[in-house]
Amino acid sequence: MQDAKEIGRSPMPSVDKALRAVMELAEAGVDGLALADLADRLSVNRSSLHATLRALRHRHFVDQDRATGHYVLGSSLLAAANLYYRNFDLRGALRPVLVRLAAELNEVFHLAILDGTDLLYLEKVESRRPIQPGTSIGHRLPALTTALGRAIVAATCRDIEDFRARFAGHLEPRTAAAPRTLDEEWVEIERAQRLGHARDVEHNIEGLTAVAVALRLNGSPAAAVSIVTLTPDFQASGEEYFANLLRERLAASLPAQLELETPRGEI
Amino acid sequence: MQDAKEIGRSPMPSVDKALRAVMELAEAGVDGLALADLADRLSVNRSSLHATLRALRHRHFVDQDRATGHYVLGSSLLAAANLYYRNFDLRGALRPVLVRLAAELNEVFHLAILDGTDLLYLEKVESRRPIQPGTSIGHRLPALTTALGRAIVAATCRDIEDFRARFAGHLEPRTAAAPRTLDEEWVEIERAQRLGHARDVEHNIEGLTAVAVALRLNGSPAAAVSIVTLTPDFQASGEEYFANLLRERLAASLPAQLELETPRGEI
DNA sequence: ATGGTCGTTCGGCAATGTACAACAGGTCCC
DNA sequence: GGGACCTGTTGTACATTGCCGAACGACCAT
Repeated sequence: MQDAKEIGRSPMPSVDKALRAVMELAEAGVDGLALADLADRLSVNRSSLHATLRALRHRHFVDQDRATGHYVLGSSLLAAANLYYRNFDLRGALRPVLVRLAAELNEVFHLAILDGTDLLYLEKVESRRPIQPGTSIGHRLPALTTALGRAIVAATCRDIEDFRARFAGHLEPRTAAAPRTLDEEWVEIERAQRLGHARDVEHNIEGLTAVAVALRLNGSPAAAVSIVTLTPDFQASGEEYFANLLRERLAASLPAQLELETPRGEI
Repeated sequence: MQDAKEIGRSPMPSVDKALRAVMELAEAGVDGLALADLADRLSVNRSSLHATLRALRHRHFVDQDRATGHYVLGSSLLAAANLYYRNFDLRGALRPVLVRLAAELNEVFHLAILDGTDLLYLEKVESRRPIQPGTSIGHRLPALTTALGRAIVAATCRDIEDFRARFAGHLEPRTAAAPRTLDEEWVEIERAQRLGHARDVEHNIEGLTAVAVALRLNGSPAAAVSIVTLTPDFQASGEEYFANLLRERLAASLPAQLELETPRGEI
């Protein structure tokens, strides 16, 4: 029961307000936000937000620009996130590979893991193209209808019953082309099992197509890497081209604990 | 007045408790902590901590391991810290250089900035030696008595009056060898101004010696890079050797906005 | 069974965060 | 120069809220 999505509304308003402030300041980036501006975005009164920010400042979770008075993220966040080792290993291991690939091919690469039914982006390496997917590191998305999610699901789900049990109610199509039922989605998953890579032809963002392969960490499927291209480029070079590219390049420079998921190949 | 260190104790206990929980979980790392264990470390009751953790979980600032029930850091921290751009530029620019240096020389390198009177570590590249300084990225330390701090202070302080005004009451010697008065500390600072690099001979950690040079970002002193060695190795090769090494290697691969602090050389 | 954990839930009291208003310090614009 | 706005910050009552002790169901080890 409580395994359901915990839709219960905010417990502990004061703490929740502090966390929302941190997230909003994160989006604001380097320039930070003025107190009044932040209060507007969170729909809270300035004075109570001021007290909250004082508490955050006390632990250096936010800092205040001496010149402008704007509030910006503090250093404790940097310190805390740096100890988020569980993912950092994966990130550290794959980042050099992805950076090199991105530089050579001028395409966007993603690294993500599955957390429950959510996809969690651990790394994004950008290209120099004008059109970029709106993802960012730490972003959380429903796993289905993305190539990354499909690749991991394909590697972890035995059959359609298993699939239905885990993802019933978790299909949230984001574009017109995306499957609208679990059965349609399963067709993509099963295809990914046979071929050893998953695709997402404008099922996630209009105009963009992605191909992803899953990675096994110490034998069990854990993560996936994807390449994102414009749909016309994808159709010109063909799905096999990108899939082979990913597999070959990754295989050549993968650390010991990691291995590529292999195609099951059965009809 | 309020520019003084805000020693006023914790405002907003509930928020402060949440932040302390996050910091404690950060130290715990991948394995996380059990609720009872965390409650002990924070000296709070389990039930009230449970409510706090629920609020943190709600925004994915912490997650709970399904198997063990242990609490671990969540993904929102990763997302938030990734937007801490102000420092990330420096980090991203210098990390490749430091990694290469560390690989070749098998020593520890640090990158830090000055935040008020505190030193803030932005990067640490480790060596393969058994003895490592206990610093970590995001760590915050009083600036004085470290080579990194001295290098930046030397670049930003004109004279001893300026120095006294900024650092009165902020000298916290951490080893027996460290200066115990501002006058003694100023001797090191002035020396750093003349030579163009700062040293720390067991003023910070027993057995370790560091040499640091300051960097100017768009013309104004902002950061410092240090190399940390065992004191015997330091004495064998000599201070000049390490200082020149740092200067030459950094100068060779510094991005456009950055430049090395130059020795003032007077007297 | 029994004692010992653990994570979690419940309720009553009191501490706490909230909101409205007023304050001090700016900048802008007649 | 002086008003009219901004801003960030500080009081002060009220009632909402988080705190604590105790009890609950699960689990694991005797």
